[in-house]
Amino acid sequence: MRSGDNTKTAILDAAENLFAAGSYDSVSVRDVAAKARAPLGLINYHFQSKEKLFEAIIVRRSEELNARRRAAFEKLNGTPDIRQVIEVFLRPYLELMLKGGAGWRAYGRLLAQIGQQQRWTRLITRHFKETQDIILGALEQAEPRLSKEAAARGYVHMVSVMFGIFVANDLLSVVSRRAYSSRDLQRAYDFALPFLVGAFEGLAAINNEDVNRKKSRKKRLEYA
Amino acid sequence: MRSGDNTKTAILDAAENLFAAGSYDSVSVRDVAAKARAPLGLINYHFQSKEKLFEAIIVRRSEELNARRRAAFEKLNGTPDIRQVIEVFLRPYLELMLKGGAGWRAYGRLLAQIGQQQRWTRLITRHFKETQDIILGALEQAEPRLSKEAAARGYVHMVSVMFGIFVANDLLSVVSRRAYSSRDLQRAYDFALPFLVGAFEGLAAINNEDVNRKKSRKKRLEYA
DNA sequence: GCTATAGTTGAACAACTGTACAAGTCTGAT
DNA sequence: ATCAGACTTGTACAGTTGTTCAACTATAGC
Repeated sequence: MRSGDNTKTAILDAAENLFAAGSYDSVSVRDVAAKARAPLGLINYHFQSKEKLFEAIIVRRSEELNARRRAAFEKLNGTPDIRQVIEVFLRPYLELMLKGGAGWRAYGRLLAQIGQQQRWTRLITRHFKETQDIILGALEQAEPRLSKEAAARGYVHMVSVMFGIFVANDLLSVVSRRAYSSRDLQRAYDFALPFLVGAFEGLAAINNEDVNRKKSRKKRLEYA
Repeated sequence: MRSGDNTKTAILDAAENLFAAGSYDSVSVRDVAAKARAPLGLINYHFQSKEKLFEAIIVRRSEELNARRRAAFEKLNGTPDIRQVIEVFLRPYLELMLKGGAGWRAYGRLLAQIGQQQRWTRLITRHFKETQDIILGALEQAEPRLSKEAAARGYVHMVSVMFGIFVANDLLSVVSRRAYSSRDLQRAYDFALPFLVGAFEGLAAINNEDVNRKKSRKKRLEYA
């Protein structure tokens, strides 16, 4: 008989892996039980329901990820620049996936997988609110030309790009006819960084009056 | 009794809506039948299986989206610049969602929803290969400093950003404490454009030697 | 040893899943 | 009027779903 905490962890690990590979609905509680080599009933004993099991997976590692981002942010001295802010956001996630073992890699892919889905938006934002506040604040500090709106929209785009890197679909491999793979996270990071730095510079250079004149916007949308 | 094509369309419309709101596995064939006010058996009569129904949804509208992107690309004369290439990619999608009625809006959200999922990567790329080739070619033409790799990675990031805009999760609304909403697609476009233009400029400015020296890459990843 | 508590096990439940199919209905051509 | 073919309908099937539960085992405190 395994002690309680051990089986609980085994179930979490198994579920983490399966949910990361498929989707919430494509994985059954029985799949999890089988992978964890635990009888079916144990899952609803330790976690009360499938949904709460899923939440427990997110909660388990989010605190450490947040802590690492906080630490990375506090190591900056003086006013940060845009590149540093982006690094604070991306690096801890990347490093955990690279050095944190298979568990963290599965968790990273899971986050990316569900990050775009409406159903889990509340759950995700609840647990990453701290990160969000740090990054948004730092962005506005680093680049005063960024309006609140531009910073918010830029942050959302950055989240999309990050999830796009870490998600398991490997669109890059298809697009490049197998020349490159998203599996090389290190290299993905090296390209994502200048991409995002340039992106925020592009946002900062917006003439806000321009964006707010609705009629000219309509006009620009027509084909010439 | 409805004529065959009418019910077929009704089923497609219903399924399109439901799949866009949930996920493939969270929607049952019976849900689709109920929404389409059609008896259960009809769905497997007109489409052979749930999976083929799903594919039929993608196929139905992808041709027109591709055609519009092709037309937008052919309207460019002379060597395009980066901004124009991005517009060729984003605008037709946006315009169909804005002016194409509720059906196109559901389809747009559906594409965004499944675009990041491993399971449908093959399906999506099969039907959007033409777009991919046009954009990738045009990117390299517009900005000779872009390496093949940088163009491919940039394209993938751009896809992530686009899906992030059109997906229904409305992270922007949460992030901005309801100040802005992703429902205003027009405005989202106005910010996404400079974001992406800047991003590709950032990619173009990469010193390729720098990226390819692996040791220095490792070093840069450590915290200072 | 005894007992309370936590953990474990396998079976059972009702509801739901995708698919198959026989029987029915409609339409247009002959 | 008949008949072929497409379309519709309701039902049935076998398998899966999340959850419950009574019986069982282990463990720690006294």
